[in-house]
Amino acid sequence: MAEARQFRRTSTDRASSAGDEARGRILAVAFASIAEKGYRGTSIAQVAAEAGISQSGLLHHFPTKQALLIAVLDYRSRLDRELFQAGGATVTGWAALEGWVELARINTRRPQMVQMFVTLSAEATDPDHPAHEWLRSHYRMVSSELSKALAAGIADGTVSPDLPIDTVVRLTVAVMDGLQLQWLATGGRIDLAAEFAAYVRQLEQTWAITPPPA
Amino acid sequence: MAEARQFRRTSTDRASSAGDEARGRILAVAFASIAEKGYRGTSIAQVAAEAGISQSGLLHHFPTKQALLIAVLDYRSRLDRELFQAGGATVTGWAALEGWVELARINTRRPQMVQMFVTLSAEATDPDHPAHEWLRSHYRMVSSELSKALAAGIADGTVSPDLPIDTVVRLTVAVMDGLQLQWLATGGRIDLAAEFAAYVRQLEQTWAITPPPA
DNA sequence: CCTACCGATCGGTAGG
DNA sequence: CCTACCGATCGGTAGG
Repeated sequence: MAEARQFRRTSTDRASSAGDEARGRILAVAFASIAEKGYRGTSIAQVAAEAGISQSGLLHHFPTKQALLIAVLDYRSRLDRELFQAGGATVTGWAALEGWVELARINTRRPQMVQMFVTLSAEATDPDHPAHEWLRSHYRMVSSELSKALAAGIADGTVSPDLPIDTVVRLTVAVMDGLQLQWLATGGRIDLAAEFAAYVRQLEQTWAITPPPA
Repeated sequence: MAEARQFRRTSTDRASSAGDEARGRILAVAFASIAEKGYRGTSIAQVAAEAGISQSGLLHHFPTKQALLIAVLDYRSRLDRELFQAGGATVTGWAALEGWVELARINTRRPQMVQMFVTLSAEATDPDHPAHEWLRSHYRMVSSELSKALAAGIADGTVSPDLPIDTVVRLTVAVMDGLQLQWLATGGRIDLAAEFAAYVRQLEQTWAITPPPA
């Protein structure tokens, strides 16, 4: 009896890490499916099959399809945070846009991440979409960060005070999203980072303040 | 027998115009559904129900779901052509971008058209999507038109010969697509036409050549 | 244009 | 009362 209990406990412990592994596999497959076919085009039955688990097994880890979506979005956010908190402190002015150029470069090496964002963004413009609020808060976060960086650039005298911050922020986000769409649609035949860098260069030509030579 | 045939023919003739009317209703409903839920999220059964026709009735007019999609895309192209061939001749230089600003203004009054384009664009980045080729050729058409207009502007001396045509074309398309996405995601809380006009103004500040005063 | 269907699949839940 | 699932099946809908 004691032995049986012990065995059971050991079995549970093993199953626990096996469960974590299964969760990871499910997340990876769901991520790929949402990237390719969107949330609406994703079926939990197919995700389960590809992850090598039964449908009921999947629903044990993620009780609803929507819970799976949210887990995928959290996973994406975690990856992005790991990528950017390496930089640490808040960047100011043009350094922020250089960071965006770097992001474009990184994204070139992870088309699935780009695909997932583009597909989900379009779907989630619908206010009834389960990721609608996520999309809006994502825009707000990204925008306010760039906003602050540009304002700091004006404060430290490297950015012209005439720069219309809100409009430039919206245009910059638009350029990034639009270029990603073209990059995907053309199967990578445009240079995402180079095109975005060209946009940034044009911004700098118009709004940068170069300190007078000493 | 002759009478039956005659009746049948008359009935067919009547059905023909009724059929055209049904086609129109189906197209309108399919357009709205694809705009809201994409092609993959659209069910022909639901389109049929909303159009007040049976599923088999719909499949009489459009034999496959894909045929319905193509009809909707053709319908969209027809609307756009009607809108722009009013202008007639090819526009040169900055006039082309003013045309794009006007298009943004028009699109503000037809959010469904914008929604349909954004949703379908994201879906159709997938090379296996039935609208993939349509999307690519749409980009090619729009790009080559703007390309030609900018080249003409350089030729007639109103646009700087240093303007990198290909990059500016890609950025301009990106700005329009990206702004449409934001416009939808925010439920119209940004001014699509004004933001795009701000982008065009910045382009002009950088690349316009003003003739010397006489 | 209709009724009457097809094989397959949807998201989700049952008991074990 | 827990975990990590299982095979089977619910009512309903998909495109054709």
